[in-house]
Amino acid sequence: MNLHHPDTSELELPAVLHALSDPQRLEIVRELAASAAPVTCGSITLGVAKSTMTHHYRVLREAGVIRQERRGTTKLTELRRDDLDARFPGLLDAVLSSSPVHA
Amino acid sequence: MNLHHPDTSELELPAVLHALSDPQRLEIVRELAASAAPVTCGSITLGVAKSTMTHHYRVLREAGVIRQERRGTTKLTELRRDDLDARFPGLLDAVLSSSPVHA
DNA sequence: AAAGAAGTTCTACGAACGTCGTACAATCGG
DNA sequence: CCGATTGTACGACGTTCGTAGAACTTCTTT
Repeated sequence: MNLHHPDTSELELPAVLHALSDPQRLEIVRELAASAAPVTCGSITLGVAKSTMTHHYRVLREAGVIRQERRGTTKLTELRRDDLDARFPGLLDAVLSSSPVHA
Repeated sequence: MNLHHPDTSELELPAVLHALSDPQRLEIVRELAASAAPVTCGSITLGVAKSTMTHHYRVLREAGVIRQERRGTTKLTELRRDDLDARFPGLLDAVLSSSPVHA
């Protein structure tokens, strides 16, 4: 099964905002942003089931927020920073600079 | 019935992003941003029913994106620019500067 | 008072969402 | 080859969402 990634020009703002509007996915994005290098799916542990994680990764990928690539049994995930910045300048920075777990 | 508006410190990023993740609501926000002065609900016409508009206004208000005030039979609506900028710097600008109806 | 205008509330309905468990596929290490 | 690891596919569940119509409230205007 090939992983579909939308082209930069195809990124839609409502879809991106929706992808980022879930606390779990927001946390995933924050962790991806924190580590410069691509990261395996399993290395981010929220309190949810594996299949739920798969679901969240797919939402993020189909919205164009992350890029994923199979690498053996694992899968490397990274933020599409440049693409997002090109298409929606300032958006990702604004989201990431907000207090992670706020008062 | 009193309209509840969350305090600036209570604004939550997921809620704001979710409020902005609907195309109709995004359009409302864009129109509010375009006109400096507060605007009556009915002056923004999308292709949806009145009750649907009421619903969208409520979602935006409860997320803290807009402020509403009764004024006779009409209701004035305005963007909470300052509050949003204070809580999530750059977010609203990034959202508004994206192509309104993209290719 | 009567009529109209502007929104709200209530209810309903189909669609989408977040979550999970189970079963499965693919790959790596011995 | 066998087992362990890593992640996916599928189906199910309860919840939330976006939408609408109809009845209602509130205020203005005549």
